[in-house]
Amino acid sequence: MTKLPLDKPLSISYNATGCNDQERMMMAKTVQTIEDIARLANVSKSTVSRALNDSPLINQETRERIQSLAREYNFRINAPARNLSMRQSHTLGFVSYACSGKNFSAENMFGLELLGGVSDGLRPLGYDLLVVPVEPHDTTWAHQYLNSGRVDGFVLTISTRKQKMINELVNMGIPFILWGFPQPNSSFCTVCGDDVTGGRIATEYLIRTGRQHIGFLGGPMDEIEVKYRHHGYELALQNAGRYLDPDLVVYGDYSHTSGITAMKRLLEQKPDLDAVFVNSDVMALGAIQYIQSCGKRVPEDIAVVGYDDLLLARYNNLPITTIRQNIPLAGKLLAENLIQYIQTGVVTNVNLPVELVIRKTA
Amino acid sequence: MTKLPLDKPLSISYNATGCNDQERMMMAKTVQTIEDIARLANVSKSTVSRALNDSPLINQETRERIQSLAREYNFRINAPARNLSMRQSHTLGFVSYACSGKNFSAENMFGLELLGGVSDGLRPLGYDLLVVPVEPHDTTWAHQYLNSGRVDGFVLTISTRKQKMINELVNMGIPFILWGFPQPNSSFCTVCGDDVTGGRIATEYLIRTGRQHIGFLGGPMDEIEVKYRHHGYELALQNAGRYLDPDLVVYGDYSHTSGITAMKRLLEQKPDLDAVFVNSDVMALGAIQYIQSCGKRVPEDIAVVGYDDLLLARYNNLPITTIRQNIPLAGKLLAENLIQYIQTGVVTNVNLPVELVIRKTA
DNA sequence: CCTTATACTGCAACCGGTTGCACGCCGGCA
DNA sequence: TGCCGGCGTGCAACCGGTTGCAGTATAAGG
Repeated sequence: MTKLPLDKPLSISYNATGCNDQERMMMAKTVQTIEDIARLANVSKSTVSRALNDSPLINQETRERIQSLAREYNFRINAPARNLSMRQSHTLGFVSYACSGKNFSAENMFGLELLGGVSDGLRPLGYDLLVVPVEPHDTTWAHQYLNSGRVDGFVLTISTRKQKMINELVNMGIPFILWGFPQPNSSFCTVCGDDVTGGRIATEYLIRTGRQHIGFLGGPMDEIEVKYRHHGYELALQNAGRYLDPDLVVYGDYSHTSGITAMKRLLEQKPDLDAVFVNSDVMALGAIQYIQSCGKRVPEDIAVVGYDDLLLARYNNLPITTIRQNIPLAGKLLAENLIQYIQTGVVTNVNLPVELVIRKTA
Repeated sequence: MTKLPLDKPLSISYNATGCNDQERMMMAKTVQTIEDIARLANVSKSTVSRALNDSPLINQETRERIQSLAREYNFRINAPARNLSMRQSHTLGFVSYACSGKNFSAENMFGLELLGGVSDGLRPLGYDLLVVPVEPHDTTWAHQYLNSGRVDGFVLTISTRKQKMINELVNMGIPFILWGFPQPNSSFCTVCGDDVTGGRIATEYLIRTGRQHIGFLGGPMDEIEVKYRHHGYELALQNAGRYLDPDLVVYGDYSHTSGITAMKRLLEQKPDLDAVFVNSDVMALGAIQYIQSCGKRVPEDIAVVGYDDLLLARYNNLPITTIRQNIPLAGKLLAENLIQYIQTGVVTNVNLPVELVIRKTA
């Protein structure tokens, strides 16, 4: 094969490969490697590789010719080969507990929407998302997936971010990003919502709309984000000169059931309650259910503000007034910032603004 | 390096590598390839490869020695290298729509639980699960993921199994498995539930417990599984000598909202309704909510039987009587049978038994 | 004792990319 | 005319596994 003079038009270059349209159709199915493209373009496979990666080393005409050839023949680069060669997988792992019930259920709806958000955020970056099932007390999964070159890093969300596990990951130098708050001592990437503000604006809205006895129905008491939301709740009350009544504060575990039971407790403690700020939409659904089962009306008798703005808050029969967490953006940032960390080592800690979405329950 | 005589005890073989415990600790971090293991074991890397893959070619002692070395040094085989060499990715793709709201929301809870089931089912098989986001009208994703060697095949569930897409996959010869029913003409792998029986036993139970006017609240009218469930419903009624009242039949779209609106329609058409068989737990939740909002009691005034037995049916405040689909088993079979198809070309069509779970709503 | 079968093991090619380095060709300048 | 530098390209090694085939040692059989 002789090399083509570069000053010839592209169409002639094509024909110079010595195959007509029909033959090309036949080959379409067999063009699988950059070497095939190289043969078609009369160049070496290094040139093809560089051209497809937009390397500045390559002459522009050559690059375009090769790229259009690749397009024409529907060439897909071989991921394992590239990953092997480059020693990175271009894949992130989404950590979830192995016994799927814990994660893949309505109780973890926020985590699942976040999964969708991360998946969407990853697409434009050319990365893939792998589901990484983890045994609760196993500590080897990280090395297992990392050292085998299956993923370049991990995304941890609510259900899998126990303190102990995070510390271990940090100690082992595993690249990961966390949905949640950063820690003072150790440095790792995080994305979280502005929970203080969330708690504050929810409560302020209830105050502003004339509610007198505003309850706080929290998530797990030991979670930082819950503490922050509670802090925001107190701030709003204090600013309004209200008394902080401990009987107005109860905690659940984010589940629908706990929304019901916690609401029951709250109403027993404070029968004159006329509003409640609930730490998740799923719990809010439970709370509303309980309130209605008592013969009270939402929002007339008791106003309810949820948290997260899940889709089910929007499409519920009685659409929920709630604090929106920007889940698509959160997913995008989890994806982008983890990849940035992997590539550059830059640690980012993002705090996302939240916003009050007024619907029908308050 | 001289080869070790095989009749020497294992412990000596270890020492023969000429490194003490401390050195071995040091190396622990650098043992990344089978070549490293080969050096340690004084064998060639082919032998290590075969030993780790339990090849019968390898002497049992040698194999055990190598395997324990691998364990000791915490060796993880390099996935890209193996995938490249074997020309398979050992990874399955779970197809979901790209704009995540469509999939990763409570409306698609069954699909999400199935995702968890597939993930769990895949683990013991040594396969990974990749999230494959698909643009609704894109037809190139399959080749994109397959030809790039990122996945060996696909799992399709409810939200992504439009007829057109399936036909295209079949025509292109893409390996996939479907949650749903097989088609008479084309042959591909499927796993589905026994919807006729499901519809029948739900209805029979309502008849047996003395209900007189039993409604059918279906999923989308054009879905085969819905037709089967309706067929089962009719069978039960006919067997009991009941009249088939078309006013007792309404349809929704599996969503919570549609459960509410369809229930409303049903009660308007048949105010004396005293039971309803609903095609999904999520819709059942909506139906129950509407019934209660009318001041009627569940199950005293109106009995409700759901479908799927999602976790939320179990943990709901008023646990739902429902038709259990064995989701963990479904996931396991989707995983196993797709892999079997990929490896052997055997097409399987499984119909899973369903079962009535009696709780509080009927 | 020699032949041949058997049981292991090693060599080397291969999977399909990436990339450091060498090389050829060109124009510009002395 | 000769030398130099830069641009564009190709060669070949490498990433870390798998596997066909050849080779060796040992045992079995004649």
